Amino acid sequence: MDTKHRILDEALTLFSEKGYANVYVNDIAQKVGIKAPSLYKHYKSKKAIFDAIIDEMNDRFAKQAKDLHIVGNDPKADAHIYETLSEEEMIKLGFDLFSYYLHDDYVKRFRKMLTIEQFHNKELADTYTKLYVDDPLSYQGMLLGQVAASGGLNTESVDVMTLQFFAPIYMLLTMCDRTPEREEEALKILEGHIRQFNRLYSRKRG
Amino acid sequence: MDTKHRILDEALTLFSEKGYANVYVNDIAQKVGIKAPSLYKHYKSKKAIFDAIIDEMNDRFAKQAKDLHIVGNDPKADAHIYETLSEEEMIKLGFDLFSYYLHDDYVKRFRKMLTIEQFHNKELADTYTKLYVDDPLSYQGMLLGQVAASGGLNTESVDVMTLQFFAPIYMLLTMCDRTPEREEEALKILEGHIRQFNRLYSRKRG
DNA sequence: CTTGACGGCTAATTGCAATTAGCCTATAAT
DNA sequence: ATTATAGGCTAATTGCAATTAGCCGTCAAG
Repeated sequence: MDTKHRILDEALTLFSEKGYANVYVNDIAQKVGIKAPSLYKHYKSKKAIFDAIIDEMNDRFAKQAKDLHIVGNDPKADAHIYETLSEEEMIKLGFDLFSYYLHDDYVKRFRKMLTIEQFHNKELADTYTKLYVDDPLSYQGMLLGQVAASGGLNTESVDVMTLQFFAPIYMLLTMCDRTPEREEEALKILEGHIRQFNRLYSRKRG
Repeated sequence: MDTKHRILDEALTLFSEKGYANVYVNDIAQKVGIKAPSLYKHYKSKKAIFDAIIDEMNDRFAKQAKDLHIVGNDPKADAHIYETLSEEEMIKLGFDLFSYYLHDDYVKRFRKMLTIEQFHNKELADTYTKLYVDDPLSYQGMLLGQVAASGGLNTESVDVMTLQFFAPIYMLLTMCDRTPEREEEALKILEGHIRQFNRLYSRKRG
């Protein structure tokens, strides 16, 4: 990785731990292994580093929207998978999704940074909501919608059903971000949630 | 309100909007209508102002744990209310709870501040999790547990049920914090969620 | 009535953090 | 071979933000 990119990487780590304002260009330089003024050979300012991180993230997610939902990127195929899934397989899927969001180094640091900076300006707020609310709901909704259409699910309530599936995952995830020692507990709860969800919305109903 | 308290109040507002590090003692002083050095007649340092806000919050919530769950503070009585509630009444209750969290000036500002500062140190992280995860789940769980015991609810799964009730509310709430213009939409979704929850866990089951 | 503490002000002071200036080396293209 | 550029360094510079010093008026208690 070249210096220019290593700066972004170390800056993202620091921003995600302490927030933009509490990180000094000196800290970033030190992590990269250069002196602070050398940073300016690569970026015009501290702000420019932050902006570059945001831009890079936009690129990543634009290129492979796949990263947003893990399972795949063909909702029809995914829905088919879902439909024929056993409860145990569904739990594994949920765990994988959860683990990806929670442990993927880039995804995690970026989310934490955005959590800290979300009120700084409207653009960041909207980015947060898009990435961690609208996009997941939209994708999962498509998935469940397919299942509803082909299986016997209550078609009228897909949006709500999706929210009820995803919101607990979201809540546990943000909890683990700040209280990582409770991850094991979170996984147990997650398992209970998926089993229960499965039962509640089982194809036998409605 | 005396100056000492007005400082806390204005500081909380600013901290919740821009985060501790981006607020200058000068900003606080200006809002209060005094000069920055005068702040030091009341608080030893900027950090002391922050700490005083946290302390004050602890006092408030210690005094009236009631503020945490709105409905009341006698879970037995509350459970009874819940049990005999019509769906419409239940929606009103959910809306009230949501509105309280979302609009109560103190509650809202404090939550936003904590959101921004949650990764600053472990104590703040734990405070956040306690206030917005554990306490609500614990209270609502007690409530639903009562309902389960007296009504025909699936007793074994109260924790998961509680999570499934509260997580969507939590998620919509944090969304409205950063994207207030979507409040109306959030309320519609909330209504759908409660109706659906009511149906899924209706006393006819289990 | 006078005094001390409370709370405000102006004018430093201090310290740090971002950035700029200007120099140096290596290396890749001409 | 030469040279321009990329990228590193040290040593300022700049500016701002927190805090301190020290002064002053008010007003309640003795």
